[in-house]
Amino acid sequence: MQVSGVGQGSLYHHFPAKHELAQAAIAVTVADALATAEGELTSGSPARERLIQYLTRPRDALAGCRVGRLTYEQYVIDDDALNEPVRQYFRRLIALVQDVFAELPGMDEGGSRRRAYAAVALIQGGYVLSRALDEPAALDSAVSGFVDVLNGDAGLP
Amino acid sequence: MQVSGVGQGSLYHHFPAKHELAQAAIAVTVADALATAEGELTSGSPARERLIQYLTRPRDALAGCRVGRLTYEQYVIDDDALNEPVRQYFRRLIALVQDVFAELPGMDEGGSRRRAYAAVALIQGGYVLSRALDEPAALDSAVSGFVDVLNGDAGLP
DNA sequence: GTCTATAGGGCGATAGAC
DNA sequence: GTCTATCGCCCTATAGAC
Repeated sequence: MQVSGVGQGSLYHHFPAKHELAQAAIAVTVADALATAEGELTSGSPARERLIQYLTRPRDALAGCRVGRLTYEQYVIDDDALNEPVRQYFRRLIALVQDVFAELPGMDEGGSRRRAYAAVALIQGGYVLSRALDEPAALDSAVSGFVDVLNGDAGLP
Repeated sequence: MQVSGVGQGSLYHHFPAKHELAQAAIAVTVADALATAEGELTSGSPARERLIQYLTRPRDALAGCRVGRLTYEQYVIDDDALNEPVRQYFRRLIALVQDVFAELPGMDEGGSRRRAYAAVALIQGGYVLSRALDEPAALDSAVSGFVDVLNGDAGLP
């Protein structure tokens, strides 16, 4: 409404109800986010660089993840039609990340799968930390810590 | 109201407004969560075991983190009195985790700090993934992936 | 396709009896 | 300290003019 400048009543000319508006908004958000991630994760660069690029991409940390935050929205949770695109987004994102990990030498399927879950969770949690601390750099610190251990830079002795 | 069996009107005898009820609820939740984490992270076990125990503690993943989810609640975000305990929770939790990482040999301050952010973010993101996928084991997979790389079990070549 | 006006329901809060 | 009743606001949705 703010961007288009139209009033609240006019919205109902384009969408029959809030539910359909939410569906459209989520579909656009998910498609956009997946396209961005796919671009980074399937570029021609070496697997290692693609992972780092995905993890360290600049993000508006204080805003939170536009998809991940939906998992804490009651309106979305209660509605399968809104829930499903969120599930698909994370399924596909994890699959994309797993495929990159799988390219690394000596990586079995379980290993790449678990690391993909960890990498995607790390980003989501980084958003949460940045918001909780009101500190955009929190996400960056979390990512740096993960990259440190990925680099084998002294994990546990 | 459900647990106590009292009606909505009676609530206002004990709390002047929704704000104070929220404050009390958040204070209890934060204190409880911090006490649990502190118990695990400052026990007598070796640092490595304390970290693993904190990370792998059984969690109700589908319910989400009772503190972390507040970062996506508009009512909390808009209110500094509600926001502050959430910030303190994560500040202290990260400090506790950092202290344990710092015990590991060859770990400088930046390294322990970044790993603490990563570990706490990983748990928060694991909750988000479990909720998004409606799959309690997603959090466990993320934790396992992180522990894999912490163990130096082949990060990046 | 846009607007204004308004209905209907839920929620936060208050009033006052017991 | 609990209850019922009710006010007032916001939000979703509808009606109908232009």
